[in-house]
Amino acid sequence: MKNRYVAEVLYKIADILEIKDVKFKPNAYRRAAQNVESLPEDIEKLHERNELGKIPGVGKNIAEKIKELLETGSLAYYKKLRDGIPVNVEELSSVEGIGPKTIKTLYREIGIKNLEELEKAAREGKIRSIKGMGEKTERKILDNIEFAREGGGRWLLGFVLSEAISIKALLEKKVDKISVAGSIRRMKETIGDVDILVVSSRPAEVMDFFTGMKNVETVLVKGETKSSVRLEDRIQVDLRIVDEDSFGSALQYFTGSKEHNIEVRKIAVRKGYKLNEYGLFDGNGEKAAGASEKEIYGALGMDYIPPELRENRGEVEAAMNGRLPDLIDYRDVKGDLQMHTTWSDGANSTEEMVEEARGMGHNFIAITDHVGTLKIAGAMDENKIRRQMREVEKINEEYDGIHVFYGAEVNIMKDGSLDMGRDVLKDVDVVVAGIHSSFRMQEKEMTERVINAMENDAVNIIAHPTGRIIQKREGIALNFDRVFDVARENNVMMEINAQPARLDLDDIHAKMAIGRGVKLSVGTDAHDANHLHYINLGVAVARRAWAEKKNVINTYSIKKLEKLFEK
DNA sequence: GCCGTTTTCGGCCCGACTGTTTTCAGTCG
Repeated sequence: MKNRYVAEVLYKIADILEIKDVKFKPNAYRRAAQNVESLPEDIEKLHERNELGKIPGVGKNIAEKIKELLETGSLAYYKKLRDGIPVNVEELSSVEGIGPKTIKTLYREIGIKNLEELEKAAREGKIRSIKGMGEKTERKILDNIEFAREGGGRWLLGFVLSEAISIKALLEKKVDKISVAGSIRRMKETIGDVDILVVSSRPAEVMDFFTGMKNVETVLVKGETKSSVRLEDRIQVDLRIVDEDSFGSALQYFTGSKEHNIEVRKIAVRKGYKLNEYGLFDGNGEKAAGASEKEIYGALGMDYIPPELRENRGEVEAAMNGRLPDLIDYRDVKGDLQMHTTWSDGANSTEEMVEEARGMGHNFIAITDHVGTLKIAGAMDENKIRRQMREVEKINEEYDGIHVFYGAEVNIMKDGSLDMGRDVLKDVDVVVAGIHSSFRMQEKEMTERVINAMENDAVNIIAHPTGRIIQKREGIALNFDRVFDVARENNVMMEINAQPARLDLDDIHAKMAIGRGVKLSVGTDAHDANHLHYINLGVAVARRAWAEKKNVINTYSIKKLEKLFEK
């Protein structure tokens, strides 16, 4: 699948055009790139059907370019642009405060082409010699290069969420109203910074308190309505103060995404309004809405759009036509379908997992310890499996209010066979199969491998289907259309693994799976009782994939699941 | 380069903060 690759080339073209000061084209390329990136199917399929032009934002010219890119593997137009500006735009613009205009100036004035040269020039005091730049700019560049090197500035949602909640608790007493906004509210898999929105009658005091919190390392910006700080653990937190009657419009605005907001504002303009963070205003400058998000979407003729959908992936149009999905709710999930205990590589006993899950209100869980050959993960042999089965039977007799499915996580070998025999697996309630090695096979081979596993009638769920680790490991190469078709035909579920660094399937692939009639299974893959609380991260992915209750088997009754797992 | 409930040309989201400027350009979200 080349969606991601095509989108990247389009984004890079946009960057170079922007440096060349070309008007409007950069945005056209970005819009096209964004829509390619979030396409619910393989772009090569669209190309085969000659339907590239049907992608929003892709007209005749960009369609031609995508065609060339897919057919020849390169794009003459992009090559020519890149050769004209021999500058590593991506690298340079990763430094906060460096945008296209600055990159152009730096190149024109002192020939800077990459991060290394920028750092050298800043250290040697050459930046300040450029008109419009001074000592402060130079200092800031050096600081931000260091920051960019340290971690790229994006954090896993699973880790930032708790930080955001504790800051919110700290501020809560000082303000009249508060909400977390930004990508955290949209439950995006990685978070650039924490956005917090408050209403307060004493803004100056709140700003002083915020910038003076004891875990603040640096105050980046401090103003009357907006302040930004970097915490000791390097996470950036932005705080905005707004008026009560603008809280809804501000929340809408600061929740984003940027692309969603642009789309919504275009609708506003078309209907004769102006939308900004202070409210929705009509042609006479009269405020038409602002106190709540519902009010604003309503005034624009849209259904309320849940934050997780606000990515400009068709939600604005759907909201206009009353065709938004009836999203699965966090409370609809009644159980967790992947976890480990001390029987393999988990930290807690089966009882401890059951008790934690029951405390969370789960009706069922599946214990899915490793079995087979994966010795590094404590995989069990048949003998041990039989003993654990008896333990689970006993637990089911002892515990009320929760049912434990006896599961197993088997390994999918290079040829797609499983590392545990059918005579054992037939006695296991739910079999979760995953790839744990040989991640780098070619797409065709890899697709056959996964399909082989799914055609094994012991298999119920494919665990972490792409094997990606966010910011560390690319997912495996798969023909997703084929994989999802075979999954549906064989009644195999695709997992949304809720580990913070996995979230696999991701939102885009999960949406694709739903589109092809595949059911999803959320599993925390908990190796510790505390990990069971990651379940909401998985549900968030499902929501971002437009999933309804019926698409996610964790919402099913125990009876219905038993039947589903029997095949 | 794309697009259309001001359609085939003329538009293309909007405001705060910073650093460098004497009135604004650039960046960010």
